[in-house]
Amino acid sequence: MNMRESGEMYLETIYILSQKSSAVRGIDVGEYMGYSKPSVSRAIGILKKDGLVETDGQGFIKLTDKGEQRAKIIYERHTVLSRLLINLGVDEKTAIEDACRIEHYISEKTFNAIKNHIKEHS
Amino acid sequence: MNMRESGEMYLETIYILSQKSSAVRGIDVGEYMGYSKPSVSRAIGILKKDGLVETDGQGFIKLTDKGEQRAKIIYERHTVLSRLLINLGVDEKTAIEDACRIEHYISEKTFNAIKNHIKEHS
DNA sequence: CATTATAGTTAGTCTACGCTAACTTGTCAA
DNA sequence: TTGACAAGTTAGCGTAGACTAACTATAATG
Repeated sequence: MNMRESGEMYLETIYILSQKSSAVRGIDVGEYMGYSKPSVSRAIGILKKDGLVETDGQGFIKLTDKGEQRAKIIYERHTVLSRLLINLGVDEKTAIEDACRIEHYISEKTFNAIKNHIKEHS
Repeated sequence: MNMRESGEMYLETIYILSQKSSAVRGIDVGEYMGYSKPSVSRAIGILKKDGLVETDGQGFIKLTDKGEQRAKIIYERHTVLSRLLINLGVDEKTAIEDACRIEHYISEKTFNAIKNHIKEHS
């Protein structure tokens, strides 16, 4: 997939919304992210092309296995990073915001190091 | 300034090269960053317009006070983040690479929390 | 002195990713 | 059954930031 943070954010959002409501529509994604319908439409199209999501005829969006795998990885990064920052004394709101931006840019190695650190320190 | 990571990376590069050689040219910046001459030319133009760098008639690039201030902040983020990651057990090469990407996305609060952590743990 | 190499700039292209305006389509209520 | 709203799509725009090709200007060398 050639979309970077953008595509990952859409994927993560779909994953989060799927946890709550099983029937996720484009409009829900757009509302959650604060983006317009056409932006969502285009992004979903790309995710589809990349085999990360599927839509049934009724417009409901589902992650494929591949997409869910990807989304889980991103989401785990998000939670682990947030926890790291909170451990370091950052307030929760800021920690989550920063984690949201950083999560797309850390390597596997760094992620694992952080995960180990969290395990030892909480 | 409306350039984001991009502009910050150029600024940081100019700062780093200025430490070593006092006479920094566009071509040096391009080589260091792996970018083409026109990309550098354009970026320097924007930094100039924003009052962050100046060029003497001979094409040498100097940071203005404002630019140096900005560059120092970014560079400090870079070093502090690298050290954090190294403290967490990440190898140096990876730590530096990741720091380079993350440095543009952390908030003041997170940065300070990390700085405190470093102080206590090294 | 003419040639070549080096550095910078200009013009124009491409991709990612937002946006609005306007069209389509399906459902639901008067 | 028609009219309106809700959701999705299409067309087209704007900005950021990379690129190549080609020009200019200056310095170095045969």
